[in-house]
Amino acid sequence: MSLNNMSSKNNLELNPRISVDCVIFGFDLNQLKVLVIERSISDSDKQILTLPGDLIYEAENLEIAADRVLFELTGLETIFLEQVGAFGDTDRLNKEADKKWLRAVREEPEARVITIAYFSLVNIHEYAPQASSFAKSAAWIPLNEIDELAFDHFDILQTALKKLKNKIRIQPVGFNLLPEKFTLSQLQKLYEAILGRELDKRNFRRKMLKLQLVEMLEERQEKVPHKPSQYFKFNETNYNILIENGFDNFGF
Amino acid sequence: MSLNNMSSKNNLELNPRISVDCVIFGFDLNQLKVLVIERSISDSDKQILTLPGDLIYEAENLEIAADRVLFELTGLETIFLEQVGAFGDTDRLNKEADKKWLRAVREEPEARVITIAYFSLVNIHEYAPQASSFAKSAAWIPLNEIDELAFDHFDILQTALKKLKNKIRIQPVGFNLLPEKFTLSQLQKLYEAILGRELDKRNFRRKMLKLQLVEMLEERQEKVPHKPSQYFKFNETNYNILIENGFDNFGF
DNA sequence: CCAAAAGTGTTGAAGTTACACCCATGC
DNA sequence: GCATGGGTGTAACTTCAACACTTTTGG
Repeated sequence: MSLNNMSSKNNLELNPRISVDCVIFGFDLNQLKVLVIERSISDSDKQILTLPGDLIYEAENLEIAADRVLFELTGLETIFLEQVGAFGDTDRLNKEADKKWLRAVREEPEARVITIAYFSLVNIHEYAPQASSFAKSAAWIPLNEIDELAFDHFDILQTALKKLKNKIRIQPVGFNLLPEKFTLSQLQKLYEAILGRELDKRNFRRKMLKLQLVEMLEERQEKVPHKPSQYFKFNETNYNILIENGFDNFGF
Repeated sequence: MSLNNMSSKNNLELNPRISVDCVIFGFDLNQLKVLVIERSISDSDKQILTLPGDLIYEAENLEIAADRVLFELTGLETIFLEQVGAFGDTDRLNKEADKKWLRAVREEPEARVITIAYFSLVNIHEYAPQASSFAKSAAWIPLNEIDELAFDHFDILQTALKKLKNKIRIQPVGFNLLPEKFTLSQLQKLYEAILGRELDKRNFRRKMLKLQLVEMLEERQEKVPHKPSQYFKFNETNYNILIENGFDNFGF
């Protein structure tokens, strides 16, 4: 492919004004985590975490770009992504440490860049992120341990989290976050982690079973030092129906 | 101001890759309408409608740009805008009629442009849109009469409408759409227009009154050929509380 | 036998749906 | 007096929140 070929030029040329950033939530059956990467520049700098993200290519759709960037930076693949929104304040790249980093890696470090953020939910055990490209390392960090990120990424993370909280109220989102078989307690912990508050065990189980979102398996936990829990799996048919229609529990 | 002055240069220079588009919903006490403009080029072309929108300036925040563009194209001012999202498919400007128009008005007509859409709700009687700039005319068109728009604007409209439907379930949005005093039947019609289905009169009134979102005024309708209706106004205090917290009527 | 989490029902309160008739006014 | 939309109550049903004890297993 030649750089002078028009179409491949477009495919190979970065758009210096538009980036994508990904907020990837994972759940380790205990707490919510977020996939972040460490910027790799000189070791002397304080390492600051960022969301996986980068400039898009000229001829690349946004969702495709988000998929690609996520893969390049972390090795994660084929993940459902939902748009969080566009972040375009003129001062979003103005922190001194961020500018320094941009000068080191970008061809147009002073350019105004608008970023489109996406979020996704993944089963933390099926996806082992690994460092690549200019990411020094990619890692799952517990959500509540993050209090600072580069650029406006902390803001993006908060917005994505708000979207997730709203979404869980009306759609069965959480299922992408869990392994194929899981216990109802694990499912409950997930909901509690997302909503940020405790739920009543009996009420939660009743509701989940009534929605027919889960099906009991034959299998039970083994070698646990307490009464072993039933495993469940998702009922895909009902899951898809509910994804489509939402829980629709509103008062009109 | 000189074009060679760096900061004013940035303020005067268009960003050829980013635009904003506005979905402005209005309500005439009967049906939902959308503010659209007619593209003004040669009269021989079939007139196709677009959402108010244009390129942003380099040093302009997105929300500010949306405010500005809306004002320039329609004369509407100081409107609350909420982001719908970014629309960036590479083929979004590829329709032949759209390309022709872009060649006529844009400095870089072939550029790939990503647009950030915003939506708002306005009181149709307080805002009289007027043509200006390169908008031949601005007009309120009933939502259900729109089946085609330029670019990907129809898609943007549908997405904005979906957001509005979701929002009305958990927040008292509709109030921006109504005049200061209104009857409960008018409020109900508004909800029906947004939700796209009929609601029970008694249940609706009960619910609204219980939420304490509205307050009865002394005034009643006059000169109507039926029992005159009470006027109500919004209770701003409770309105703001509900905007903040949402109705929170979900089952967990 | 002890620690740990699993699992299970009921009750009272609140909210939701469905439904039909009289009222006040203009013409 | 008639056409029009305004305004009102109740009963059956569903959903929700709160709450405590027994079971099964590993060690």
